[in-house]
Amino acid sequence: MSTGRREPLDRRRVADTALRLLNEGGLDGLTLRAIARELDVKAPALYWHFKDKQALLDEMATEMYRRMVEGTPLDPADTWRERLLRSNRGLRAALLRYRDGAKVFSGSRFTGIEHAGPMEDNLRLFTAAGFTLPQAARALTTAYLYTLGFVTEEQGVHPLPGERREGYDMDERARLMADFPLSAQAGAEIFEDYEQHFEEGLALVVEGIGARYGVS
Amino acid sequence: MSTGRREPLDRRRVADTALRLLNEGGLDGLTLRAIARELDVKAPALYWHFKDKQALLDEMATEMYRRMVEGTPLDPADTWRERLLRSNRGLRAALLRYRDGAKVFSGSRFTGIEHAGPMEDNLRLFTAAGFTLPQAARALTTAYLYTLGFVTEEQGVHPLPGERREGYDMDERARLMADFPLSAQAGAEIFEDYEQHFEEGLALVVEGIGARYGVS
DNA sequence: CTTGACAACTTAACACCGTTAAAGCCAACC
DNA sequence: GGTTGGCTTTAACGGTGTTAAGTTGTCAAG
Repeated sequence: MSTGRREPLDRRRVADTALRLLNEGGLDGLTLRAIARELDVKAPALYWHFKDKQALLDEMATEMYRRMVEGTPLDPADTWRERLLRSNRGLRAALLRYRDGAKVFSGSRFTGIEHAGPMEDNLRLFTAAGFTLPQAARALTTAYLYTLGFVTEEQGVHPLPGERREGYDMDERARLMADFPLSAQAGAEIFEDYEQHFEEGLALVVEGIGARYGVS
Repeated sequence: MSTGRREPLDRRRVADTALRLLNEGGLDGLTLRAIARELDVKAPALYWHFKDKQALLDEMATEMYRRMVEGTPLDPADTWRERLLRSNRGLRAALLRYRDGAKVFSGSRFTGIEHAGPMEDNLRLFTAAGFTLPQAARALTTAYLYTLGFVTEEQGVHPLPGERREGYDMDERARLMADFPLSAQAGAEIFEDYEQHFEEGLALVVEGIGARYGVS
């Protein structure tokens, strides 16, 4: 028997446990009952801290964001290109830490305004580099949306780094695509080597920003 | 009383009905029982045509793709830029036709290989324009992922064109962001005018492709 | 005309889900 | 010592995806 009573829960601890569980069963397997069991509590107890499951998912997304910020130190001396590369690599890495990370992240909203700090920082850096505010917003948002889209697809194939979801057999795909030689050949170009392809796509976006907005 | 018996179902008709229902209750409200009721059938009947709900969602995504192709005529005389603009505008329009369209689409896989035709066509056009095959694949994929990310976020705010989800009050946001003037001002730049901002982001990607791959 | 096979569907049930209402416990304060 | 209020449990509800077994209608073979 444990000598002392359990500490009362709080939103952060619930979200932390939920994120750990997310890596085991994915978003589908993430039930309130499972989370509660892990916290040594019954499911309805969670409703004291969250108004519904979506609110918990929101807190999870916020926690993911916090960990991203923590794991992605930003150099104030960055050029805008370096900043864009660094922060989007950091975002991707943060999402890849959790099964269905991109889905959870893009399906939720932050609970506070902690994200305003880094955003302000980025906008300041970009406007100081010569972008107008609308240009800065567009540049940052476009890269952000590209990364989100990329990781969403990536996690459809690789639920967790190293794991590969079934049904993406390249040989069978090539056979089906016999009449479409370019597509068949491009398969490797699409379903392999995500690391490098992410970089290449991100480079395209960065290049476009520099070219279209005339900022070097 | 109807004189004749109902036609037997088939996968297309089920998917069609499901897509119609999607616009009423969204992805959360889309239940097998509701779909079955609409088809004048009981829920387990659907399992004759689909092995599980995900297979039905896959068919829905495939049907969305078919309608996109149908609604987005491609001119063989397109330059690669025109093709990229046209097909991504078409993709966005196709996704916006359905509540949670982007989520359904990016969470599913096509059931056949009908998508290989248009893909082959695009790759041919791009390689003919001077891109290597890897470059062509990267260019098309990057724009595709940007669009997917964009619409996913867009539909978080606008479930259907014209409708606006609650909790995105711009005034309150501005108040909370009082200490972050650039972010506050950028709010309008992020949560309004999706049409124009999609175009601008897409233009950035197109520009980047032209610049980085040296194809005009 | 009967028989049998097969496709398409129904009935009934299962385990599990998110969520709510009410009651219970326990520390802290008057 | 009694009361309040924060946090949790117990019990239950309606709804979900899914499965197994049984029913119906159609159509071809004998």
